[in-house]
Amino acid sequence: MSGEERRRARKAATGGRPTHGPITLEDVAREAGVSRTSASRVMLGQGKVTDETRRKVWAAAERLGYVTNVIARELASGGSSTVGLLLRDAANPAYGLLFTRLQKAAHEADLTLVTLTVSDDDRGRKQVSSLHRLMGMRVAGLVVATGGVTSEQLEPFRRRIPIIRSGRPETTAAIHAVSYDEEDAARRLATHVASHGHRDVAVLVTAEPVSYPEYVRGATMAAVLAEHGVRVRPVEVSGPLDGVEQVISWAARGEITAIMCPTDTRQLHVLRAAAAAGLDVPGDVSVSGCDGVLPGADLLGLTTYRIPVEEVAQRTIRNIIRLVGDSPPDGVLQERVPGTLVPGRTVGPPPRR
Amino acid sequence: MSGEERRRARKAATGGRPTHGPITLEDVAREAGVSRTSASRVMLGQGKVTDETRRKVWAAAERLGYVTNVIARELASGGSSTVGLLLRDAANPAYGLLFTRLQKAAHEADLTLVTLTVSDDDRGRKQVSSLHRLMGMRVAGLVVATGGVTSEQLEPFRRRIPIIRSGRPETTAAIHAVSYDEEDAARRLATHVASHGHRDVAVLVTAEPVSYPEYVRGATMAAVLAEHGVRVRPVEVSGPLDGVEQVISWAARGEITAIMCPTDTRQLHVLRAAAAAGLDVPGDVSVSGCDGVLPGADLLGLTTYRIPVEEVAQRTIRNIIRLVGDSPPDGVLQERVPGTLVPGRTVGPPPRR
DNA sequence: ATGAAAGCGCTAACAC
DNA sequence: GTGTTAGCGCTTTCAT
Repeated sequence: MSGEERRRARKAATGGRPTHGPITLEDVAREAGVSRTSASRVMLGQGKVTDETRRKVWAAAERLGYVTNVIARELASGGSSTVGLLLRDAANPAYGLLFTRLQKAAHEADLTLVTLTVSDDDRGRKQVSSLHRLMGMRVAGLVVATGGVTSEQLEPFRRRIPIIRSGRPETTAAIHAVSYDEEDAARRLATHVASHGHRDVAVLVTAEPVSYPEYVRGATMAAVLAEHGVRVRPVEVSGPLDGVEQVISWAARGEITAIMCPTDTRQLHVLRAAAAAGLDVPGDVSVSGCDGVLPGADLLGLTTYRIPVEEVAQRTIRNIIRLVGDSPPDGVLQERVPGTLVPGRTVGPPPRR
Repeated sequence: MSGEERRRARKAATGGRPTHGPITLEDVAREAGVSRTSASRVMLGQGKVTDETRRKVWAAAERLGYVTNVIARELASGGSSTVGLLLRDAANPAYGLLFTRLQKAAHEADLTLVTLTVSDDDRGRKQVSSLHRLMGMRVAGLVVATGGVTSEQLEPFRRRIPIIRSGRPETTAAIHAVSYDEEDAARRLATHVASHGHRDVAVLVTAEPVSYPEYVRGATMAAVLAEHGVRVRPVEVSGPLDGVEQVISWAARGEITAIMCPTDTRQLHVLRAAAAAGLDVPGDVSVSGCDGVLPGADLLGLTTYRIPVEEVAQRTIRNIIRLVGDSPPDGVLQERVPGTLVPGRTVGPPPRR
């Protein structure tokens, strides 16, 4: 049975109008008494059409509740205008905010973002399957906001469509990236703590494979502290509560006077543990974090560094638009945006002995 | 020029292998020395194929870096297996968390969620365009987690695909919904405040069109307080800072002894203003909020109500899967999940005069 | 087990 | 301006 025959059958079976199955452009065209092409032109809003035709088609579409089949449209026209967004688990407030801002920026630029998320639990397989799915959707470009996808995994697609990494530095120099200036963050925070006179500081350093940005923060903090002549006690951590007990016990014994965390979330854990141990902050021990996106951070008096989420989001969108556009830039874009130090009540001078 | 001819031309021009344009199944089939059909069967992992054929096809696909064109696949097979998610601006921590949990639950159920977000700024038009886009993608089902799309706008699609609203109550009884039990939240919080002996309480009530759930919370709080014989001062608010100044000045003059907010975000604003006005919480005035999803809420001692985000997310996914499945439930699912009261340090007895 | 042929719903040249 | 025709890349009967 040919398509035409089937359509006729459907029509016949329901007394003059197809009911089941989605309404197609063909249905609209017939209802309006014009050809598919004309109907298509009207829906596309391009090409030459009489006002009369336009009106009839719109009316028919409205009457039938027609919705353009994006799938077919994109297949026929060869390629979508939407950009894919590969996102990390948005439970992390920093990623959640980045997600929001990316959407906002895209929206303002009249760009549609299709988001696929990948959980952390399956590093590798699933992440790649999401990547493949997005590629299979033939998106015009790709924004990658997760560390779960490595540069190598992106490599095969790099020359098919523009890819830009957002919110975290790219380790290879071949892929476009807009990221936070983690080193500036670490440097400013470390200098801030050192300038209060602390000489013995514990630093939570996230294991590199767990989170590269966090690793950079921790490692840089330790290095900068050392530059300032501070004795550093690094603690490698993976899980969210790792190392907390350790640094608190050091603080309780007076072996350190400050604790630096790579994220505010970890800072919160440390503050909780400090309170539980009867330690006053910053009377007995100073604490710092990083990210600065938590609502209420000011009320808690958190000492942190506000990452420039909005700026990174805007630049990401601006760049991906240029990249998918007709006059893409030459080299590889590697932008690094600094944020601002947020001094809080959690850092003070070390206790006198 | 026919498709075959074009392909040949492309091939010829590059010395035996097409370079530009995505690799198609046809390319893989040719490389493997089998028919498109066989290659398709292998990629689909269904139907009868020799191990030998399977091996050859996989090898060819790998070699060429083939990625299935989801667009074409879905067009040909008529329908995707993915579910669309229409999301509200995730800047709101409660929505951000819901988003995460929905993704997590979907992921665990091996369901792919395609997310489109809509900003608040354009109520109506854009929201609907996102809805249409998702419908145009011919998703198998739809999860709506934004109030920006009304029931009327969903109506035309209701019988085309299963639609379920998540995280907020549905106003009409025709659409499936899984939501927080806002009334339970308001009732428990109001009772909690009243039980501390407050007799004059200000309640921030969000305007209904701004946020229906917030409106229900506020209105119910006021009603329950009144049941307890409390004198209520309702303040209608829209923007995030609305009413804050007002209630603080009442508190400063001792006209009220407690302030109830419909969200924790508003609670934070009130706490800030109280601090700025030199008011002690809860010494001079008690404050409560709602949502309980803020990291660090415990450290701030926020009095709030934890909405059951995880539970709602899981139920949403479970239900949408049943609905798109072959044995969908009969009636309209309307589930309402209660959370838990979180007593904090921000609510105490009223000051003595 | 494998292949040939007929579309899925739409767009895009190319006539009329 | 409008219609006709030929596909987009894939799945899917239906033969073989």
